[in-house]
Amino acid sequence: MKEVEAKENLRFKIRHSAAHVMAEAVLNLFPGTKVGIGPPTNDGFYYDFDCSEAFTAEHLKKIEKEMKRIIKSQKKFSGVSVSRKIAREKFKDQKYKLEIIDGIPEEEEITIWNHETWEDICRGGHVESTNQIPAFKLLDVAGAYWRGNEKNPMLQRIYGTAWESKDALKSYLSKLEEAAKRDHRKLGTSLELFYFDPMAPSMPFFYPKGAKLLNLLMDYMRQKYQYYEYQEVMTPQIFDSKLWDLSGHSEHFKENMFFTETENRTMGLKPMNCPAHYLIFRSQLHSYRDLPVRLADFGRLHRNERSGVSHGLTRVKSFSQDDAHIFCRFDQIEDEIKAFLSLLEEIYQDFGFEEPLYHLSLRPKERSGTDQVWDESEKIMKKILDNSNKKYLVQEGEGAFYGPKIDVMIPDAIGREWQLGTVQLDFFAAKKFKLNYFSNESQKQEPIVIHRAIFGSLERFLGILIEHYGGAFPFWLSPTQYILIPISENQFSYCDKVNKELSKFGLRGNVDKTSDRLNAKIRKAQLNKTPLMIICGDKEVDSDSLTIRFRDGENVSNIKTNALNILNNDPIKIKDDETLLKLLKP
RNA sequence: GCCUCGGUAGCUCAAUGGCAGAGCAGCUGAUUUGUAAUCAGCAGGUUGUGGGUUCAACUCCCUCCCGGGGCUCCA
Repeated sequence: MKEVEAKENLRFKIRHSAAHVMAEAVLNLFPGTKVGIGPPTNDGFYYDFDCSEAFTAEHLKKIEKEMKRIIKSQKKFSGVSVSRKIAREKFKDQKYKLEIIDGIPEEEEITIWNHETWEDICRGGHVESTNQIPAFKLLDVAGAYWRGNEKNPMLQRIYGTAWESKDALKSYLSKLEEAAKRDHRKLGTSLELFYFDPMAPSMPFFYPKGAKLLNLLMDYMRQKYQYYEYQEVMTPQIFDSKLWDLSGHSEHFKENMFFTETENRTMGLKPMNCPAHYLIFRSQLHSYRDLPVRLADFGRLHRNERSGVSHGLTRVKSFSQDDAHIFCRFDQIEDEIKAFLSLLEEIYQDFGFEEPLYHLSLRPKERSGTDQVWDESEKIMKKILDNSNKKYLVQEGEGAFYGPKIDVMIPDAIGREWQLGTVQLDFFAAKKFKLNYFSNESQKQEPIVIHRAIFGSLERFLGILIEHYGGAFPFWLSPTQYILIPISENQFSYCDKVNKELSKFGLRGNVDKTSDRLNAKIRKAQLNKTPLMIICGDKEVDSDSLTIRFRDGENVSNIKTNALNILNNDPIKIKDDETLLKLLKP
């Protein structure tokens, strides 16, 4: 652990130093540029510049060259502590730096770090000399508001990466390449899963294979719902805007909603399911014996995101969720959250995700509900996480105004973190929507509402899965599980017969009857990452058997068609190709 | 929304002011093949949209649309 920390610390210093060197290089090449901030990041560093010229890829090359010159000249880093007055004097031409100086509390010391030819207000954390920046590369330039506030001027942010060795840099760059290859937007096109059309911007159209995947995800979730006693409901798409006034969406979410007028009424497209579920709950009487009530909904949601934030499937304007709301008594919270977390971990395991990291968000400054309710519920959530030995971080003040929440972070196959599941307590909904149940003394009581999701948005989850699997879905999720490949026309009818039998077993696939040669058919199936290529020539027809090529290139012969029936016994168990091979290899 | 880069055939990409092209995919024909591309022919375009400059615009200028990168990991 210590070693890891030391390494991270060194990387931090290298990156922070590289940011300073980059700032000097930019000022040398573009005199008069105003500088913003330049921190190290998880993978590299950036620095913000206010320069009249727009930086291009050519400029980045020049800046890199200048940085290399500075690095070679072995400038020593050192820091001094200075008075406010001196600091202001030194940076009198740097308006952003002056703002930073003025923002530093009186009692705090101001330190300036320099590497001889350049100085910066800086807390420190640098290597000793510029030549201790062994490997770096500038990656990209992008716009960034000063201090992230869109009322402030837009600066140009140059992103770079820096590492302790050339090899480390190289492996980072190849990781980026690997990620680019797995980009779900690319694979979405080449695997024919979905596309976007300007006629409905940022709203995905799913081709049959993409729709199959979404349906498989829903089928899977419905099975879990059955076991975990959720009840699926279906609710309308548009609601009278009075509902959104009541829910508070009109006040807080209006910019993100679509509205339509009809017969002098304003109707709003739902951006969330919760209010609809409250209406359902409210429409019937509930006894304390009936609780918890768990309402699940795959309804389509629309959110009018600001243009410029959409990204493939991971940020869209039209999507559905594995959304559910649990209405329960206060004393049921603990069991409900426990059950939810166990369901969630069970599900992530089925998709081959590693252990999640939990973020526990506690009471924010502005909140509803009494302190007593917050005390107790936060205690419950902590207890659950502690008792089950889960890895978690506490985020003070990050909870929703209506209750504390747990968000779930998941690392994918190439180590990137995604926020997927969430579970949020809500002490507010019942009051607002007049939800109640009858207690054992026949008194009206307000239920606690628990908002929860595991996939989050199905579209986004699919995007993450595409990248997680690199497009090679496990057998149970593959839209096309097999391709029957007749070697010549002579085996067409045999293939048709086998195809019918396999589809009786519930397997998905088809016969490749093109006039391509075997090689080409295999190549096509491989590029589509089809799990099973079932090859039929005269040999197979004569022995009434099949030869199966797996997508890793492995072959198994003399398989009877009936043997494939076991693939549909418990398909979710077939999480990887190894399991698949073992099942079919005699 | 804002900054910036981009948009050429279904896909991947050429052509930088002077006749819009290639590979793959598609179609037609031939071939019937044993583990990652058979051969030949044909067809495919209002160069995102609308306007402007020019003898001439994919190319230069403006408008809009769509997409990519990003918009505190806080000196």
